[in-house]
Amino acid sequence: MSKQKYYITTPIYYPSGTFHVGHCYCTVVADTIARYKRLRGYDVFFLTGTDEHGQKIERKAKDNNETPKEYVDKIVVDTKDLWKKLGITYDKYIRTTDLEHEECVKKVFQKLYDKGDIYLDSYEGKYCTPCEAFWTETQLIDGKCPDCQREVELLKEESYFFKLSKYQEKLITFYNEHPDFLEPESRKNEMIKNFFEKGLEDLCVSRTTINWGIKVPFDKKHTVYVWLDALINYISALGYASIDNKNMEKYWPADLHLVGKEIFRFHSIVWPALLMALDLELPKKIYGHGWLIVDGAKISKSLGNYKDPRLYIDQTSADSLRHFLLHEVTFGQDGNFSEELFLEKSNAELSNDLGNLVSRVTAMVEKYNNGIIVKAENVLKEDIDIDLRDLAVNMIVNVEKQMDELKINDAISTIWQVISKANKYIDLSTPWILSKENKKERLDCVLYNLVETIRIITIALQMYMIETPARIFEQIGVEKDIISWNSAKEFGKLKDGTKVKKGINLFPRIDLKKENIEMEETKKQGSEEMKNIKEIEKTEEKGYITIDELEKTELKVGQIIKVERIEKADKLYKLSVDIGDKTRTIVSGLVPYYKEEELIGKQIVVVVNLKPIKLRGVESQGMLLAAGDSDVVKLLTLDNNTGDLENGTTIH
RNA sequence: CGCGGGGUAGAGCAGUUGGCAGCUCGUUGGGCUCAUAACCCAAAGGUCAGUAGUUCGAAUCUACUCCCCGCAACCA
Repeated sequence: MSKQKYYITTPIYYPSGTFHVGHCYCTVVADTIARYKRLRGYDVFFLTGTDEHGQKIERKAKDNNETPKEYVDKIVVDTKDLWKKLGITYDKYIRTTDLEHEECVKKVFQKLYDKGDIYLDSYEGKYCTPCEAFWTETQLIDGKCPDCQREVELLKEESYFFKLSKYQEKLITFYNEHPDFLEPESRKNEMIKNFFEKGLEDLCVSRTTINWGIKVPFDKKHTVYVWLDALINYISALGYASIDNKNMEKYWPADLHLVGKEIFRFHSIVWPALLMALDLELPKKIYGHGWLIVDGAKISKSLGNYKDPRLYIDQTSADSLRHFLLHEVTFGQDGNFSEELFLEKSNAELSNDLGNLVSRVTAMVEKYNNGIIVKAENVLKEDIDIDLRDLAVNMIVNVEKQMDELKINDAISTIWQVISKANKYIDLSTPWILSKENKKERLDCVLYNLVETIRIITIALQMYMIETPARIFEQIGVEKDIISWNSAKEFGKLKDGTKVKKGINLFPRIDLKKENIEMEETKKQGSEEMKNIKEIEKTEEKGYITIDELEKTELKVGQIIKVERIEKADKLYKLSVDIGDKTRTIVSGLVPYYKEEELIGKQIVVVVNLKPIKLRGVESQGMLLAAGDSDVVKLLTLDNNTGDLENGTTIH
């Protein structure tokens, strides 16, 4: 009898910087599903990796005076270390720079070209030469490059295209026939509304402007578009189109592609279409999970609102972090993450509920019975015994059901119900009184039921915890023969005479007050560092200008005397600014960052000789100087607005 | 009217097919002493954003309105 197979993947992550808890989240979820399936007896293949080509990497490497390969090699080593610390049990780590992968991509490209699904055409768009990037009309800001604010030019580029449009009808049919293919439902709706109602356009799958990537086999001046390159990893990892393709035969189609919501689109449209073009079976399910939100904002480098996840692990344990990510975040939706929340939850659920349960039970067995479990003929004498048994035995069945529906947080809640019940059972059965009154038979029975319940709980914990289960098994002295998944479906397997030995605390409590102070400090330091780094990056990127060029800009002190909102514009204010001799109207996108009353009266820096431009029908005669990016924007103001300088004073 | 998600107790959230509004933390009071100042019990706290409608019955279905957050082809 061969085992049933299960093939699960994470996205291959883009190594343009260090990884954060968001990456951990996705990977931990995948690892948990993989562990769970293995416990259920599946032959699991779990794939993760890194997507190492593309312009951004090329540029980053250049900044570091490295070749792209050197640059990504270092990050890969670091990533593997992180996954090791988190206990990620991947079966293969794929890199898009692997030779086998590159060969596979070339073969796929060739195959699709031969078939006529890839064709040569030209791509026309607005191109920013310094940034080497094409932008769509909607991305441009005031008709200029959103990255560097420079002029863009209309450019025609020769490109290969994939006939995505050809598969539109087939895809719709497939979605309809396989309602479980895309999950959660909400994202599926978003996708279909956004794309299919407009109609699919063919996808540009090569670039001549990018070097760091896989070359088109029959046209070397073209580089394969990174998305096509990346998606193929799911089959190249199994040896598709290579001599050794036994894994492909064994594991394909994938049972679950786990992806973030931001790349759901590529996985739900382009990937299935590619597979159709290759005459391959489609995956069973693609799941778009949510994001972790920190203090109401998404995790971003410019905000500096994240730390190396290893710091959290060092502070507590890998199991603590895994527990938080899996239990606290509703799978599929966005979830909150903060250090405070994390430590609070760890204390409440791991230290107080689980750790303390094991601690008090093992302590009692040692204290009242010299560490020996005595199993009576019938251990279920009272209603509370039966209640406990029922809950424990049903737990594993419910966990199975919830895990199969990918309701991981529900499954963990189910386990916690039993932990709570066991804590309550102690209070109801009062072993300390039984001991005092010498009711040995009843005491043996109670202790047996408790340790047996812990055994069952611990078996369930194995699906997502990496170190704790073994530590508990050791303390309660159970042998290997009664820790299998199925053995948790039966109550009473714990043997008479089992030796229990209280160990050190499983999850020591964290002193939140103390941690809070340190947290504030590291937060401050973190944002300071981020600021400095950002400053340095900015000056480096833009290079030097001469004094003459600087003099071209005429700067003056101005004071905001009137603020109005502009109709139908989300971000724009119409400002009246006093620049001494006259008042200028300036339109500025400050709505997300400043309230109207905060702006009134401020003395600010104005570029007075900027060519006027119409924004939403209002002419803007100048520009305010402000610092920041899309996340934070601060106006440059004069010290405390003391009014020492008159409006209209020249700045130099 | 670009698309999508959300608005439920002080905070963070859950509420498949419409049937007395729940969970965790926090707060207040009590119990216990086996345990990691942990555990157990109880109480307070909500016009389920708003308005109108369908229904015997709506947090749940329909329509409209208000507010928040993402996305718009690089981001876990």
